[in-house]
Amino acid sequence: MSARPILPSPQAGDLLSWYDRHRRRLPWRAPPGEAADPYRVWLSEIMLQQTTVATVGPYFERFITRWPSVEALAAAPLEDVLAAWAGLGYYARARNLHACARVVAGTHGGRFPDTEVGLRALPGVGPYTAAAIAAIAFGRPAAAVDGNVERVITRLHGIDTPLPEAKAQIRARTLDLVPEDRPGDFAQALMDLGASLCSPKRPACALCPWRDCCVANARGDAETLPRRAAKPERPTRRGAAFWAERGNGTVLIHRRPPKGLLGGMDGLWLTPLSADIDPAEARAHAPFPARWNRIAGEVDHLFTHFRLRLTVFAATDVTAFAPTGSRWVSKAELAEVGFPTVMRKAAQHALRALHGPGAEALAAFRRRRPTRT
DNA sequence: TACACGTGGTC
DNA sequence: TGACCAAGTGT
Repeated sequence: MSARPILPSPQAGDLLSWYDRHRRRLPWRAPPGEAADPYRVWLSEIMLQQTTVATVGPYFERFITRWPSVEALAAAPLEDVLAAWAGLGYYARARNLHACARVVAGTHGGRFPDTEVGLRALPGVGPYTAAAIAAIAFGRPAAAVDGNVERVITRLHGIDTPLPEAKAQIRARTLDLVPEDRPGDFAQALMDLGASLCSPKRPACALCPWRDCCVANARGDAETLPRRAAKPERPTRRGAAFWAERGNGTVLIHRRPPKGLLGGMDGLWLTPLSADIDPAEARAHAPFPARWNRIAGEVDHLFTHFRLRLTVFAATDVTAFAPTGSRWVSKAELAEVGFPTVMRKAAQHALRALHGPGAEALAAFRRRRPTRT
């Protein structure tokens, strides 16, 4: 062990002063000094789980415009909420969001619980989100530890223990720092610091309000923290998707079962997904007998835990009835149907093959790009 | 504890 | 192209 210089202790006030000068202006944040709206804080926190600020922005605006209150959201049909969520990913969040809105509107009189423990009991609200809402919306001195905070705190204290083992230590160290006043600003300041200066790669330590008390900065190894356990490799699964059109131009849409992968979402009819599937044999899993033509090429999509390679089959002038859970939808209505991204890719693949790159229906599957901030 | 669960941007 | 990672939760 080499001797290290003794560093001063980090002070919340130094971070808060930095935050007062550099805070990000985000649609869900209250102006300085004003009280935050718990509904907006909650909605944004759920959307921001594992999702970037730039991606969330347009979704947040659409949700707030369409459902301005938790009561309005609770009154909406689940399928409308899922369709509005389409493209954001982790669809269990949308199902839990809806369930949570119904609990808050139904049994809490439309008011969110104002403590960490109370919030933690809501569907879709885990330890991070409960702490974030408690601090930001209700001024509770809670430690909201997300990926940003894990990075800031492991660097600040030079924690070499890999994640997730280090989580308890990080949480304790964070709680030590939370100030009695402005705990909500402190939580957001920590996240802003992690999102800007204390970035995963090439952190801007020279500009950091905590540069003089940061162990990793003193050592010069900030970029190597936090350490993480090695990730398991991602297997490849295969399957087939079926695109069917009737003579009147309607297409077959299938609603997936309520739980599991893409639960409750609309999309193309899929075979079961497995490690290896014979494309010829895939026809046996078609929604109904028809002249299924295999479209050249494959659709490649990366999920968190596996890679999916989809073969797409198409049939036109179909006369079959829609199976249970499926329905025929006009191409005009397709724009209203929310497809997860992998389904969007499969639909585009079929439409381009059948009708060329200028196919009008392709517009329904063009990604709604977030505007860069 | 470990794994299921989406997507897009960046390097 | 691939690896990483982003305001995590539920089981």
